[in-house]
Amino acid sequence: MMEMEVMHSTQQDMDLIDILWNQDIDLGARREVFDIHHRQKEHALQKQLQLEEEKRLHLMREQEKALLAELQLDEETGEYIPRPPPSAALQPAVTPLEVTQNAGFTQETGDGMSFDECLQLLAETFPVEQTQTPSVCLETPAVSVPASSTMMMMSPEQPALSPAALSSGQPAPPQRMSPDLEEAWMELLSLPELQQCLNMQMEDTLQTTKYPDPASAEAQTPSYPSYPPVQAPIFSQLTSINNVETNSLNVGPAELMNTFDGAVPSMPPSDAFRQLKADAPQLDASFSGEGFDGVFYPPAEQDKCSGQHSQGENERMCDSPNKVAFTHMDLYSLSPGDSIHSSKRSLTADHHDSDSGVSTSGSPNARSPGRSVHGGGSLGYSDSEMEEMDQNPGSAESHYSDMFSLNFELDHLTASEPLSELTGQPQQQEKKPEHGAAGLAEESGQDDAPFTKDKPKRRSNGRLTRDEQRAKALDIPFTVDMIINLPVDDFNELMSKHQLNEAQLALVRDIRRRGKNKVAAQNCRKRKMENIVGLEGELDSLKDERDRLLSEKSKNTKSLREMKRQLNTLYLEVFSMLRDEKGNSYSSSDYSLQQSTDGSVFLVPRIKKTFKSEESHLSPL
DNA sequence: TGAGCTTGTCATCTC
DNA sequence: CAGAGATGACAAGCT
Repeated sequence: MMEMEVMHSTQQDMDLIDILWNQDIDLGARREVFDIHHRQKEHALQKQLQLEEEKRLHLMREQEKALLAELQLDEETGEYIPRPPPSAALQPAVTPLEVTQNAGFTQETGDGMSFDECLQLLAETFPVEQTQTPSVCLETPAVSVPASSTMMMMSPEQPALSPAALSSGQPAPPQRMSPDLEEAWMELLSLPELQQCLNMQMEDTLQTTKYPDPASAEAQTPSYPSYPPVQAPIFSQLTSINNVETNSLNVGPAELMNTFDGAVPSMPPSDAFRQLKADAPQLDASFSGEGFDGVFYPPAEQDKCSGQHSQGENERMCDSPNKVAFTHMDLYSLSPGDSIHSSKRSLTADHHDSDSGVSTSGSPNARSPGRSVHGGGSLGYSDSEMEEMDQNPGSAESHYSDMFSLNFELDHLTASEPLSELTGQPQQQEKKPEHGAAGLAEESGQDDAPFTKDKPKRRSNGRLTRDEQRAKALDIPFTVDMIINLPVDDFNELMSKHQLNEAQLALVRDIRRRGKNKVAAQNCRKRKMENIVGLEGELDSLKDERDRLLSEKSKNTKSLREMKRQLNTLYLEVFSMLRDEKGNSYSSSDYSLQQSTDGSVFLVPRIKKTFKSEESHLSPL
């Protein structure tokens, strides 16, 4: 009903405007200004445009989502990397490097033949080899497994890679070829087109995978040395590799590792190392040679590895330096500096004691395990004593901790393994690597501390924390990490299995409490920062919204003002055209135009102000 | 040398 | 009620 009325009055409005407009069509006022249908049309058009725009945005968002779905956020680097295939558990993940590499494969080689063309040529030239070595080079690289994946999937018994495999990622041809085959193989390799093609492919591969960014490469493969770039012409490499029947692989591990660098990071460093060794046992010499030892292990570790243990022990103990079996005292020797700078350390320890002025029996020996555990002579340290211990905590280690920061963190991560053996604890920690790792990440590195602002870690990892020093001083037979990160049940079990004196128990509980609280504080701060960031974002969006509304308001005000002005102009013009019977114009001060509810327009005499005011005084509305 | 930032620790509260 | 986590406050160390 109301709508009907509105419609009706609107129609009458328009009629009135039509009349007025027709009366003075050349006044300059455009009819569109009053035409509600026209405005409705405009509105509809605008709406349609908006809809289209929204559709377009939605489509773009969908596409972006689809793209992101194929990518995975690397939480460490913040980069998006291609999501590994569902069978990633069996196959090494495809790294971005490999993606680049594969992308390179599918590219045309530019000034020469494409790789596909090479393959085509091969297929035409050597139809026999096609059947015997079907996988050498005749599949298109587009469907090939990435070179590195192939490498990693190879069993140790598999022969070294053929040149074609090196370049294309295909499995190697049979290692023992028949003379005919070998000849054909050599001929094949000597084909200039193939050389060119392989060289280009190899260069592509090397360019994309050989010289990774040192920082990123190091981050991904902490233990890997950086090899000098391979400068030899690819083809000479290939031909040397081709002498596989002599079983002397001339290509060094450097080339192999560099060539397949892209895949290595996807495998745990030690695994990759073992895999390499298994794949090419003859490479051991290279790996254990000078060039590597200096890079993999500190001299002290080298000595341990090379001098004191049999090969098997070397495998077990030196394969990853962090797995060196240790006693509880060795737990604190995880910092490599300990073995080398022990004299320095003792000096600093002396310094502590002499500085402290507190009687802790004068020498570091006073804190010897025997005494503190059984004698109970060091029952608890006062805070000041603890502070004394804190004052110069292993500055000599910082150099080594810088050098071995990455390995040292790994040391920490695995430190509990041998210890659990030591304590007879079932290997529960192995089942909970995430727990320990997560705790440690937070504990040691503050890796994801939200407000570090890319500053380097100020406390170097090699430096013993206060609690570590205290634990060492009281000869606590567990690592601080264990104390902090073990689940409560395991922790209690561990405590019950060891006869700890009161001071040790108190310290262990304190360490656990402090450690937990430290992590909690870090989480709390992280949350706080995230909240702040979130609120800032919200604030920004609210400000945007406010700005938008303000600008809309001002636009509307402006538009309204303009409409009023036009209406006023129109009104005056219409009014000025009205004439009485005598042809005189009406005075706008005496009359006004008014519209009744039924749409009729009347010329109404104005009520005099005095009268009006009286009236309003008499009967206020 | 002081300001500002980060981090560890303690006390207290809540679950 | 004990224990774990959350959080404010403070202090120390670092830039």
